[in-house]
Amino acid sequence: MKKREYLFEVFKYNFNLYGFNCIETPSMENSEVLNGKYGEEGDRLIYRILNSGDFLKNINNKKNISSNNLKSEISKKGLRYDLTIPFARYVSMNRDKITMPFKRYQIQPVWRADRPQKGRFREFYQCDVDYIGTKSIVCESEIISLVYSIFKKLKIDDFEIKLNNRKILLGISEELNFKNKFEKFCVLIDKIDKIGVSGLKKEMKLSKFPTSSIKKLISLIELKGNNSSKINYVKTFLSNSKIGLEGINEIENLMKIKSDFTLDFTLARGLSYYTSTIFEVVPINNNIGSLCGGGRYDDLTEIFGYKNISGIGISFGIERIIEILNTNNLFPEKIEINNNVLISYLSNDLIKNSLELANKLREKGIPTDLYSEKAKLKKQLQYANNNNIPFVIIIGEDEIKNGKYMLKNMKDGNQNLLTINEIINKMSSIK
RNA sequence: GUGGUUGUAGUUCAGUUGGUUAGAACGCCUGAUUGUGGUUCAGGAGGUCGCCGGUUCGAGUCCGGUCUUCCACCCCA
Repeated sequence: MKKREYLFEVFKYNFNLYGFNCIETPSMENSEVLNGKYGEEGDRLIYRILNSGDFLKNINNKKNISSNNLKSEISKKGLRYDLTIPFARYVSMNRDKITMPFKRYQIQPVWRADRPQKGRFREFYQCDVDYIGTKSIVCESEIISLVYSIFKKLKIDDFEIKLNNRKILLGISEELNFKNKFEKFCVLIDKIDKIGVSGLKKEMKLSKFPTSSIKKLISLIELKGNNSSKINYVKTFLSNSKIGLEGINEIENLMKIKSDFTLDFTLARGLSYYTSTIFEVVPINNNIGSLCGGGRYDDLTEIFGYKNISGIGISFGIERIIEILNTNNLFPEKIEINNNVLISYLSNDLIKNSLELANKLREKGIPTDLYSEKAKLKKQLQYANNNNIPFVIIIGEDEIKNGKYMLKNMKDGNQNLLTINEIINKMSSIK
């Protein structure tokens, strides 16, 4: 929890730096909003919410209803699957209130009815940043900068930003005569890291791609070299494809202002709504999948009746980033400390005094905890120890009488009698 | 959705071919130390062996069902 909050702080700070504002949308969406947006597999993974009330009342009359129809009959709502579609809905519904181009970030949990496994959860936080209402490649550039800025702050440095353009993929499928298998092609080429070239060959044969095209595709996949040499290669490769050249042109324009990314023509991304630039951030020495990913989508709002609105967004996978930070020991120690000082009192008569003292310290901005029941000093000190509280103030009869309190440093064990003001000064100087 | 895996103390796990009273480590509690923690030492509490049923003189152990955990695939952050 502490760790997640630390991440949120880093994210929010950087989002604000780049001029994004926060919005939130409800956990639940109507089924029509969710269904059909994430591909066939995606539909299966949407959590459905049963209608409230006696939702089976009218079902009895429909004896021949198919299980599929029954499903949509008794469940009209679902839990959100990602943050982008609800955002598109939000933009369409509030188009009178927002000014284009519109920028926002959103940090909320999403749910997927998947079998959990390593790095995959049924509920996880997504952290999305989107631009909407502009086709400018400034967005692409800004988002890449934002990623660097966040990962630098988190001290993660072994990662790579992979970038591609869906139009190039579309051009390839056009050129190699399997445009009708485009979706399948995206899925297959995207997992080439996992299955390798031979696996890809096998799967493509299995899915009946034209044999001649497989060979040509391999040459493209095994392409090495820097970004501009890669660009030159595909430029000739796709010289007959209008859409392909368009994609290349977009990347070239981007490279004029931003170049710290790796072109990777095997990057495809699963979600079907992307139409142009796509990118993913992958850790170099860890195989838990991508840490964040996103891309440009034209007309995502069209399904909600708002046309010709292009948007681009990126989504950070919080849980996976936590894993990376954990395995590399990159969380700062400071986040483990809850309170700077614990007030420990020795008899119930001293509760009132202790509470007063606690509030005085809190007024000065010093995080203060108070042991919530009378207990032996030993126990209270142990509590401070286990909770990483660096200072303890001990209050007994003598202290109250003299107006001086025992301040104990838990690290070196030193302690001395100080007045309230002296304690405040000391604590403030440490912070 | 497909294939596998797991379940025993608060936690992580042992538990032999079915056999008397189910163990360890850590954590927790008490004391050594009436108002001084981390270390040490002595003692103590904690379990319907996931749940239901079956085989057996006898089941944590074998069988069936069910739920759960984790992993891989599909897919994805």
